[in-house]
Amino acid sequence: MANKPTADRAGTAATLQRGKACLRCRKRKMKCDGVKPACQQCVRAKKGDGCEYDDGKGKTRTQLLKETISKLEDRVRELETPSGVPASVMLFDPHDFSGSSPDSFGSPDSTYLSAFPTASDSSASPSTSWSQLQGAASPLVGGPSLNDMFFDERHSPFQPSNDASVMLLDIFAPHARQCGLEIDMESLRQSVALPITEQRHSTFLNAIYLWACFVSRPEPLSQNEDHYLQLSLDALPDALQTGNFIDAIRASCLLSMYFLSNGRLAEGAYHASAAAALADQLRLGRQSELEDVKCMKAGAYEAERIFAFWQVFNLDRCWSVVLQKQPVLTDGPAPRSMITVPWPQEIAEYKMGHVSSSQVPTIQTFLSGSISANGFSSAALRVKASALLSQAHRLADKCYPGMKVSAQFIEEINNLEHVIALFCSTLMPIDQLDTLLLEEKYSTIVAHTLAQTAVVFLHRFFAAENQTSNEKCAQAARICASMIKRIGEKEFGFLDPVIGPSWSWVADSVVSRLDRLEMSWPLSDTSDVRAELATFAFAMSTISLHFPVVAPALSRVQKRLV
Amino acid sequence: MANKPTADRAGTAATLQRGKACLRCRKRKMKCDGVKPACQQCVRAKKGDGCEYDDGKGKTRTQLLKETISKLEDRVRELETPSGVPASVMLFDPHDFSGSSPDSFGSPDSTYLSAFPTASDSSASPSTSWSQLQGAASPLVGGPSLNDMFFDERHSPFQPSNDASVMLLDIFAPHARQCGLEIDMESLRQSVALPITEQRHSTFLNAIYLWACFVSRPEPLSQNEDHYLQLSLDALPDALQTGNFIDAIRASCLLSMYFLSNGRLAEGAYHASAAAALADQLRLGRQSELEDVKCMKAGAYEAERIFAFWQVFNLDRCWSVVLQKQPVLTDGPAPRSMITVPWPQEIAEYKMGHVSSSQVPTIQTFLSGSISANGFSSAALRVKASALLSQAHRLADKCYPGMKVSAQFIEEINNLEHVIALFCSTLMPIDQLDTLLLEEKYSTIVAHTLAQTAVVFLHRFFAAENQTSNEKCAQAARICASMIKRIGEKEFGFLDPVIGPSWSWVADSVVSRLDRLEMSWPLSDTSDVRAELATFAFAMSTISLHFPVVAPALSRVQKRLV
DNA sequence: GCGCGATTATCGCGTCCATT
DNA sequence: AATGGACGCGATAATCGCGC
Ligand SMILES: [Zn+2]
Ligand SMILES: [Zn+2]
Ligand SMILES: [Zn+2]
Ligand SMILES: [Zn+2]
Repeated sequence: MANKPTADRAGTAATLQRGKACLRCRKRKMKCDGVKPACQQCVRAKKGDGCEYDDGKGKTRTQLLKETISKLEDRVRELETPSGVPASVMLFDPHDFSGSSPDSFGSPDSTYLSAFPTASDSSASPSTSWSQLQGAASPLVGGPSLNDMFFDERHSPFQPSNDASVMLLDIFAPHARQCGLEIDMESLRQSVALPITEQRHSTFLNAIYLWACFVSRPEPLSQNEDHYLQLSLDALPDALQTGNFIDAIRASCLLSMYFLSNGRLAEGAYHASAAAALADQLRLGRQSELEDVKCMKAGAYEAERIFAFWQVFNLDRCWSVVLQKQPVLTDGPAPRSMITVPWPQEIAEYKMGHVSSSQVPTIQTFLSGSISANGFSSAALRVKASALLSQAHRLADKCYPGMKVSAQFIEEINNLEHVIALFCSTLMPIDQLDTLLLEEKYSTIVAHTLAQTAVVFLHRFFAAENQTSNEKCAQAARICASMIKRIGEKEFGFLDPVIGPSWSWVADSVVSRLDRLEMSWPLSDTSDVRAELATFAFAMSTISLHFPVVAPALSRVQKRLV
Repeated sequence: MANKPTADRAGTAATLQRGKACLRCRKRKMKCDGVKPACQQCVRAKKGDGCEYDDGKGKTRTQLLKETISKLEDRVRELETPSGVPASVMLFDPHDFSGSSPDSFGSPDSTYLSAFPTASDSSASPSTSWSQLQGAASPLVGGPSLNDMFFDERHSPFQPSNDASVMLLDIFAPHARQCGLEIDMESLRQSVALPITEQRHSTFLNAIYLWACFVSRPEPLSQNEDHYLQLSLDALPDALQTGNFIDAIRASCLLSMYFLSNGRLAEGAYHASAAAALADQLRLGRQSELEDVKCMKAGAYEAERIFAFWQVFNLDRCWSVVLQKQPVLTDGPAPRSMITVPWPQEIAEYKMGHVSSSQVPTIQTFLSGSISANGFSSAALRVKASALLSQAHRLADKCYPGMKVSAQFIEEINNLEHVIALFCSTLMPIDQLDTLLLEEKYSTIVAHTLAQTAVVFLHRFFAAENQTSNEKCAQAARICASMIKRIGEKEFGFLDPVIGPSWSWVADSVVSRLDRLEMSWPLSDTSDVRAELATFAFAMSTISLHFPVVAPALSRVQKRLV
């Protein structure tokens, strides 16, 4: 114990730790006791108010140097910006609403920014204001001159400054989970202070900045979407070439989600499929070899791999349904090609070095109905919902008019339905949603909705003929509608975009039911069904303001409501 | 005493001083004795001439950082100076090995060019000489000096001039089919004279130029590979955004093939999967709605769609086997998601406005063994070979030690084998290959080889136990080997790159057979099997000069040959 | 051999005693 | 107060050792 270099029981401090002596004592080479705000030496010399310590808070020499480099790079970037349009665009003050969106999108309170709508002010969001940022001048230091060009190569033009980066990250943070990005935001936030070469690859960072702009719509900041989109896309080939595969995958996922959410399906499909192929190629779905994660660094990398894999998985499994194509990520049939990577855990667990592992096929075991001891983090639940949705769609896709329904097929459907029910029972019940943290609330809503959509997929083909199936669809729709009523208007923008298509499928089943009702009993009262449909129309229309991808489906539903 | 850092009396070096280990030892993290000019480790590894030490001048990490800082500060000061002396750029270049030209490659006989090796001079290939080409086609061709690298702004818009474009296209033309690009080269050639807006998208054109450079290895022109690669990749997002989907797909395919052929599997997988997803998204696999193709333009567009689809199909089905992943392109199971696009026809037929069509599932019908009246163009035969390979691999992938072999599974294998035999009977027999046009000869060789590889896939799992399977594998290998003997050395560079991996799989089965032979009858004469293996080794080694992707498999085979 | 996490040894540098 | 220089911390280079 007490490997304090010095402290000898009592107060006899022998030698102060490095970096802890005050500036004056350093200069004078005298013993400093390191007391703040003023050390004894300084007090004795009546220079108490001049006793300063350098801000070496936990930073090592090297780290300090690296930070200096980062700042300088920042400064250079700023200066290099050709009498800067693009860089200054992002310095729009979001509180300046003078000329913004004519179509009133709601009251211009700060909820458009990043904080959760009803979040208590405990948020980690920093108090930096835009004007502060604007004024923040880079501390410039003089120094000896060497004129040698730095052979750094690819410093993309118009990267945001460090401060701006942090701000964009802070805007993005509450939306990270929504777009499938499980990541340790805190360390990411700190990493922007590092020199460029030690940061994440720019394709990844710029994809995040893109999302930061995207979620800030219709604030002026969103004008930079195209800019960051361009930067991220441009840097993608470099990431691939230099072997930054994880960053390439995560960036591709973010880009894909962006395209898909905006209804740019071709581009979205393109990048989603590419990301999945890359994940397959890297065998991210297989449990990694290193059984016990010794050093911190390996642990962090392992967590990255796991998160990246499940990010791809969610994207692939959910959106392949939207795009009506087969999922790309391989999971069997050969044992060696099955997904065996462990369920995602909470970020905090990884930080503590806990990585669960087992060699069973993660997804297939879950889909077979086995109960497992792990896999109940919110990220894992989200993954399970994706798996259920995809599986249900796979079964539903086999149905076509005139098919012969085998007993085995019915069996498969029943099994899956059972797994869905089991899964739902592990989610926080809907009437207790508000006891959750907001972030958890949103992801739970998404998980519930996907699960109910899976039920609809399993039954909609039979609903016309089979009363039980019809009732199951109706029940699922009712559950979804009841959740919608629990979502505040400001909260829609925090949901995973895939919930939009999901609602539209459930709504389609409601439309079918309405059709059948009106066909069978033309005079019956359908107002409750119509009300339910209106609920979906409301949800879809609200979310389509954020994620235009649902717009076509929305107009279909609205048309049906006359 | 004697904590002397280094020499302990005699020559027993304990630990070398910092900064004194040679570069290779540092990278390898092994003991270095620091002897100059070459340390023992390097000498032992026969890398004696590569043993370098970093110049004594301090390179201790922190010093490097500080140096970077002062450079940056310098840069800042320079930028801040309003009037600014233009800051003498790079007074010296520490790496300036003036005049380091690439070692002159082998004899500059024009076979490296593109004309078919034994082509009669009737070929369409122009009589351009290399010197002409160098002057016109390649703005960058002279070995790029380091200064060029420094100044290279990511987008040096060095698009080739019209004449250069035509020449690149001419170089490429004889290789088009090899990389899966069925296209009307003639009209493409003429289109470069059109205004840019009416040309094909630059991502596509540059991908072709990339291949032109690639196939011209090791001529100096190939130094531009990176350049065109960059241009093509950079333009890809634009093609997607502006809706030039066909060009985006075809470019992605070419890029993917380029990466894959060069063993850059991750990048190759990325673009292949992306292309397939896009093709799925555009429903290229479905027969288009326009039943009768009225105007010429629509006809050309239809042909483009069809060719693009089959290009993706070949890429997806063949290389997913190489990459050991599931194919991406959807083909069923639901009837509406099956491939129904007609077989590719000869280009001339499309030009004459003949487009066959029918609504049957193209591939699935073929795989079921039905005989069709169309689908015998060389492009269609190539497609069929891909389908067979993929299907065989799908079945083979279900096999794993300890599996239970169902009768149904055997049935599937037998059926597919029957289809393969049927298919082979529609190909020009091997002993008549030389009666074909060279282009046809090459694609027929590829088709035969893929078909035989499919046979190997179907049987290799059972070959150890089952004499018939063993014999089938042997027979397939014999057929492939006999074809190899009919390929002139100069002709290897014109074969579809996938033939490399294909040979390696067949060779693997030969290795297995050899193992079994030597195991069972240690004294038997295996010289004929070894000779066959040597044939594959020769083929693989020859083609690996063009397509490095086979290199790892090659070294495996060579090792077995001792 | 190779790649690389873990371990060992070196040496740059901050602290502060002692002398001027 | 100024400062040479002993002292020793801890960042980092060298190297070990292990699994392929
Ligand atoms: Zn002090
Ligand atoms: Zn002080
Ligand atoms: Zn050495
Ligand atoms: Zn050496």
